[in-house]
Amino acid sequence: MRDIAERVGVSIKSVSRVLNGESGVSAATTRCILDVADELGFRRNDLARGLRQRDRTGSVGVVLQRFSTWFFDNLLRGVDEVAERRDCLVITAGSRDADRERNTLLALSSRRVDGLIIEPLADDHAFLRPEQAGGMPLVFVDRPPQGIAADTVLADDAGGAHAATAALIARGHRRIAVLGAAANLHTVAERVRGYRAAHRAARLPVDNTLLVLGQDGSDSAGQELVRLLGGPAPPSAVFALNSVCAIGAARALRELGLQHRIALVGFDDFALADLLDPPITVVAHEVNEMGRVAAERLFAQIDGLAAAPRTIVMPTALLERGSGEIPGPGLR
Amino acid sequence: MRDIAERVGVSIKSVSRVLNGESGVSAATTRCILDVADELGFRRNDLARGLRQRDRTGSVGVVLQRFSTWFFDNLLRGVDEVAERRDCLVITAGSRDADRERNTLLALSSRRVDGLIIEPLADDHAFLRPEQAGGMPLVFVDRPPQGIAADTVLADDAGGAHAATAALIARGHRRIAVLGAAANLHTVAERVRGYRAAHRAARLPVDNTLLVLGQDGSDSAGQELVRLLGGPAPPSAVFALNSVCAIGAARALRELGLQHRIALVGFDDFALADLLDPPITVVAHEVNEMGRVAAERLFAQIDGLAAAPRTIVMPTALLERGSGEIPGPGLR
DNA sequence: ATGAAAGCGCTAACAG
DNA sequence: CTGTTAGCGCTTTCAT
Repeated sequence: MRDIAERVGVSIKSVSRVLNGESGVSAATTRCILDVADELGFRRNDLARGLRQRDRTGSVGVVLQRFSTWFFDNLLRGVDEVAERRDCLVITAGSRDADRERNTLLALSSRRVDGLIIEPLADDHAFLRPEQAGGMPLVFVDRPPQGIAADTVLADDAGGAHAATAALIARGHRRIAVLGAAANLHTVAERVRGYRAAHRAARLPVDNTLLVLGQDGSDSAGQELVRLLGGPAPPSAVFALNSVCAIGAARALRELGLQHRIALVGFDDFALADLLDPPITVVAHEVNEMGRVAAERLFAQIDGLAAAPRTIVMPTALLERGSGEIPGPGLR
Repeated sequence: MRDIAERVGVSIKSVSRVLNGESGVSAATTRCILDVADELGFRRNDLARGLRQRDRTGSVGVVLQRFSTWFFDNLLRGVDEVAERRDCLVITAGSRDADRERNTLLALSSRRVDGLIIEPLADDHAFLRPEQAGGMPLVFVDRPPQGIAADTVLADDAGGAHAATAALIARGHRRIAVLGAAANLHTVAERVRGYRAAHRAARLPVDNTLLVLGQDGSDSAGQELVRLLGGPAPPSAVFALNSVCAIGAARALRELGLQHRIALVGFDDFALADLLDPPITVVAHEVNEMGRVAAERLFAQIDGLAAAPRTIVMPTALLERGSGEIPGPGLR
């Protein structure tokens, strides 16, 4: 800016005014400044700007475990929609594991984004308390955080799992395998809870050997399913607690040629689920809407309008596509 | 930092030294400073730090048209791998259309990321010349930029398309439809070029009415295919120039019950392509590697080691999975 | 081993 | 309408 000011022969403040669209500069000067700025290829340094402006950077961070899933693309789209209206840049960063999650979160915070939307991965997010105390708006999605109180947007995990399980039971399934990620994850625990509740409601026992948790790849989930199906008392249906496991299960069933014999329901929709053979039945929710809600809560905090932290639960719906409607032994 | 300094009774500079791991502070003071910093929940303000340090922020930006595709997840993984070794934060942002691409790019640049990896979307990236002149390292991926010279990492579009088309021709196909995005995109033009070259090599004519470009959604691509198949001289095979079109084509063929009658080859692999019925044959390349190479060029520029801009072309391979090996009328 | 002063590029708060 | 002064939080430079 100084260069421009010198070149035009005005004060640096006038340049600042023009470049920020403030009023109070004559049309002629404005023109001239704009021209020189353009000629010089000037770009405002938002580091300095942010530093001066009480650390407002006009950007929010979204930290997700992995991109690329249908889930998070939709989530981001929802966030984007809201942010766009406020001319706010949405930057995202990956947090493949708990350690890197912490680094990423602290790095974005140091860089003074105006707020953070987080899919919590670590067991404990107490390390974010100083940020929160320092006024950093925080919204958690998909899973509630531990060690800190903040706005949280969740899906109805238990309810969705209950509905999925009940639908399988109603089709005559009595042995329903469960494939899922680590049991200590909130989503996993809740979905298992829904699964158990549905059994209880139908006065059916749960065989714990059918619960195979701790799977965090499609392949391992598929292998576990193969193992179960080869065992002495195989399941007639599978409930996959996330889309990664659902894909692993679909692939395994296909390889065994059992895709039309063993029922499969997944939690969370995924791309092409409807194009597989059979199309995969899933428990879905409006992920777009989830992103929108999360962003709205975040901006409410940014604007200082937020009351106490709230937890918002999004409803789920069972999308019956085919794989989940294969009848079990009770009805065959 | 001032708070800490006052609290401990040392100068602000000593605090800075400790917090940045510089030497020259006694162990006792160090300890004390660390304790107080922790107690206060201190986080360094990287805005101020970057401002002072010649605008080094320890972060690079990746700007992509959309996340969520298999393609970009893999690309990001490659970038991440390289960046992680340097403790560099990778932040990504979407650029859904040309306008927003420009905004996003300039915003990241203003925020002084140390470099930018860009999937160019606009027709002209001359607007980035001032950034480049100002020393902002730039690497383009997937498509070459117009209006600016910079490192670029591409797939072998023409070669891959040639191979795919030749394979279809070899299976007896004589009318091969093409479904793709806007013709002005470099990738599209190159892939069409490969398609034509393969026909020329086989001394076959190309029916231009079979080329349906400008499709940027699965659904519209699928509808166009339905239209072609219902026409007077339908194609016996489809070459989809990207995965979005391939998915649209697969869905359309499935709806028409023709998925085992009409051959389909896609450019770019996608998740679950191998699980569809039939599994989708694609022209693939090492996207991971592409990300790695792009990141390496970027860091070379950041380190000031880069020579003149280079264009690197990644080889492609035809992954024959089933859908592309359905024979045509010539061999039926 | 420690500190004082200057200043990165910008804007807030006041003058004129 | 325009300019001056101060200072955001940090690091650099130089002194002690």
